[in-house]
Amino acid sequence: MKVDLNDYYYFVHVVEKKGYTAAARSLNMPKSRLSRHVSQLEERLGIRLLQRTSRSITVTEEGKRFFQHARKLIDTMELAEASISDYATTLSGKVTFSCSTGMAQFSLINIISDFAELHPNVIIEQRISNNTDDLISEGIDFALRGHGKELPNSSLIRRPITQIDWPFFCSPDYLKKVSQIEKPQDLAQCRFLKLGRANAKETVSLLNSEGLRIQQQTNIAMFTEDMGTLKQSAMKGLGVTTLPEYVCSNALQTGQLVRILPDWISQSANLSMLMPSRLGIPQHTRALMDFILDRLPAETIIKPHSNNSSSTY
Amino acid sequence: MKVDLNDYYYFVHVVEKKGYTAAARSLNMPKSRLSRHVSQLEERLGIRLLQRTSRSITVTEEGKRFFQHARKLIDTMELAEASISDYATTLSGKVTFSCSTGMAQFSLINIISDFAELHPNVIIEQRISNNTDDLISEGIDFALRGHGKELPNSSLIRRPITQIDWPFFCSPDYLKKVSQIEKPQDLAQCRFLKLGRANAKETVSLLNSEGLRIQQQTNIAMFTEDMGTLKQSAMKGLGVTTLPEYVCSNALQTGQLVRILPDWISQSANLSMLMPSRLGIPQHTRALMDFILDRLPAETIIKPHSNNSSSTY
DNA sequence: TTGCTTTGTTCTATTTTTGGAACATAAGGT
DNA sequence: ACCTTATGTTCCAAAAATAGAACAAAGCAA
Repeated sequence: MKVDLNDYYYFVHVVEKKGYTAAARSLNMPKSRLSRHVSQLEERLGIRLLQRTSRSITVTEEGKRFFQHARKLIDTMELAEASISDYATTLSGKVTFSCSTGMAQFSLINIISDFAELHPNVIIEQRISNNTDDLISEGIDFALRGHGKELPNSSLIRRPITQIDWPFFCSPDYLKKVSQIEKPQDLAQCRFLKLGRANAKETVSLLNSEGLRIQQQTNIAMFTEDMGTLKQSAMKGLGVTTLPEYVCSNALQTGQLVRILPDWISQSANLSMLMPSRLGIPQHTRALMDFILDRLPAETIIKPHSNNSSSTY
Repeated sequence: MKVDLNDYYYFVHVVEKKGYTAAARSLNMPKSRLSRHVSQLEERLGIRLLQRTSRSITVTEEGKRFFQHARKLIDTMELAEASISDYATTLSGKVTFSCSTGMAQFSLINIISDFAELHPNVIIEQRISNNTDDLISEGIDFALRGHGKELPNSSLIRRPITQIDWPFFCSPDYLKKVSQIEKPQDLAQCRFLKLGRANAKETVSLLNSEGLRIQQQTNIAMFTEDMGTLKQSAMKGLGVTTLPEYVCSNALQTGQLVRILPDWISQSANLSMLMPSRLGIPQHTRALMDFILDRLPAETIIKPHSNNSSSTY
């Protein structure tokens, strides 16, 4: 059968909008076309990308793998189109933003470098910080922050981006060593690798799909503020950890990490863009903000743990 | 107008095959379709991608810029398709190859990392060397080499990949400083930055589109075996240099370097893949070789100096 | 359970795209 | 200068894709 590159476009939109109807609306086209194209793509590849009920869709494992490539393809297209329009070269100025080390390492790399390629006259200053209070000082134009429920500092405008689950991971070797981890109680016999600074209580928090939250006793073997170190340590079989899914997705695929306790996550964080004001933002700053808002959901959309219900947005 | 991603596919093929007829043959489709799709793409983007005579095509400057993105898009597609077929995960083993520092830095990076992503069980050993005689020793499976006319060591099988021109470059600042560089004789008053080791004669070789070769006296200010250093030095305005076009294409776009003496190049090198034998090559080694052969021409195809006529292949 | 709403799929008249041949133009050989 | 050959473009009957409505299935509320 013949390859049709437009199928990639349709598939990406259906996944990102989480359904044919929503995708059709946003693309301004009949959903029958989307349906036919995705079916055709599946038939050509010989695999199922979406699992359909007559009421909703879920992305299969193969579908998630394919989506990551397909989204990259769409990114490339958008870069190509933008590089043609003179819009690209006209923007100039300096923009400063702040994000966590984890975001910088695992989800912003390609986004920022693509933007820099597209707008060679815009100078980007990226500050790495986990503090939530230094935003407006220091001349930061906007910040990206993950946070549990609500942010304390409400003088800032908050624009929600996406929700990110933190599943539990360990290496296949470690899983073999501790025989089995099936219930939260099994964590008691594990070494736990925890993000953040050392604190008194040696417990880990768990949340299941019904919204039930429990605390489980464990032995914390390591504290670090760097997600990369945590991931690396888990891959070496030093113990169990919990991290944003997008940080570990590549290690999951290569089999260096496995997800344990699939019904549980440690938290579901909200990722937001914070800014001092919605008004008076220079064009080049807004361009970077829009670029990030457009791209970031795709980098974090791979969420095997479908979370409980509707947040406010 | 509506975006059609297949237009990218068609455009890339027309550029790479250097014509509608050849592209149509290789894609097994009527050339009328290619013609119509490329026209449609141009109309939608509002720019001319190809300059046509009724006998041949040349890629415009905008076309070259667009091509680089478009080719990346096709690469992504091929990765996506390959990641689905189980072919990807079945290959395993170790493959060792050799290339120059310049190739590694400027044209192989993405190709090798893409291959590694696609075949996680294949271990790649990349040796950096500019010597041409250490190939079969040391357990090297194949090598990539640029060379002037013919290679001396004929015990190796040679597979030509592409031809690479070496234009002359300097920074805009430096060009302003030395007033004007219009004829080869103007190089006499320039500082020249030369690749390779120091040798006695301070001359530079030039070749024009009619095949005329001349030697020009100059002042050599620097010798280095590293292309990156040479490029960096030229960008800082230390003088004039000559390098493969693909090494400098990004600096040309950002305006950090400009091409001088547009009718002249210093040489036109042949890039070849060398191997001890064509038989008995393991599957995973052949896979990497094919992958490189498929991708490399696109990385080096951007040749503003259209060279004289037909080589043997 | 029943009725209502929302979702994905299927159907078909209409619109769009396509293939293959005819065409126009320019390079290369004699 | 002439003829041959090869290239990109245009034309139109035939094939394919599409829009919009009808359809079937499943969640939701009473």
